[in-house]
Amino acid sequence: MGRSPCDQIGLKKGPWTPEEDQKLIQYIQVHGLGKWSNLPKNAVSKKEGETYQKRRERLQRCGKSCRLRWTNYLRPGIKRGRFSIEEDETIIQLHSVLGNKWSAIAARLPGRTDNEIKNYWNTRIRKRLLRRGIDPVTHNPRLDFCDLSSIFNSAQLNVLILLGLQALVNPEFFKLPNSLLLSQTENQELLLHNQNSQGPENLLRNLQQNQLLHDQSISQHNNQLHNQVSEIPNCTLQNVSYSASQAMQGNVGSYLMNGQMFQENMMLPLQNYSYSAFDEFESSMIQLLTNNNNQYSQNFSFDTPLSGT
DNA sequence: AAATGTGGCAACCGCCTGCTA
DNA sequence: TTAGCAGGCGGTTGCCACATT
Repeated sequence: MGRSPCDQIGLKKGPWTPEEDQKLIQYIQVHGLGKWSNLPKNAVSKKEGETYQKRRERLQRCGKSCRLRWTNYLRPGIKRGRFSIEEDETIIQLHSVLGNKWSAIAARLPGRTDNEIKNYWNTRIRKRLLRRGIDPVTHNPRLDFCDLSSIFNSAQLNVLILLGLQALVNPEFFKLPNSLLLSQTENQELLLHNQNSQGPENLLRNLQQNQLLHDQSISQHNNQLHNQVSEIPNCTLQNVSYSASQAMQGNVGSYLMNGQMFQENMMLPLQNYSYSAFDEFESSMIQLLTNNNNQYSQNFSFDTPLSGT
């Protein structure tokens, strides 16, 4: 592997000084953008009162570093500060379609740079989605905790039998998560198809349409959910004392699965962007389970079971 | 008050692509 | 046709500020 352009002897690395910023801005004002590799040897300070020797001082940065500094920090129109809720939602939606195409996402957010969006994603959104049990790569509920019907049918585990609750639950009930996931995936595929056939300029409109379809789908599922829940004694949505939003804020509970203790908020895989009914239902189930198994409600960590059996 | 941990962010690295001679 | 180069991009690093112990 050859030497990187920024490894050349004499070129500076690290944080930019105001003086360097000024040299870069002045150069671009005079010469315009482009020709980044020529920039360092041509960019000099023109501040009043400087000595000739000082003016001869070159911008000791490689062109690549100059381009990055300009596009990410000095370029006019850059919006700094906190991301708005609208921007936040747009990033999530665009990411669900485009993936880690930060420059493409940035093109849809005026004033935001790809680097800024990438940082925001990695430090904030990604963690938030993980906390909600959503895979930040696929934007789907984490499958390892989604397939409740397989849990229900599992020969290894039957937590409901353990708790004596099997008679309380309609097996169909556990199929809802997967059907919901399926509808979401179908909508996403439809969106991708439309995007490919119509071009990126329709992306946002498609996203809005997709959201509408998605909301309708969720509404249908929620209605089914309410009907099914109403058949379960002591497990109505109205009786939920545990708030899903509390889980989002870190007030997590725990539940027993296959003889192992898991953190509760990972049992909210269906919480996507508007699945409030599922949040509450799943939390209510967890509440029910943990209430019946207080002896297991101890400290826990997640991703790896707490206590092997 | 000092040590340690954590989060946020600017900047760098290395790979890829497209242009041009 | 192809090799070299510049620019673009996503992933990663390292520094700094703040929080916690």
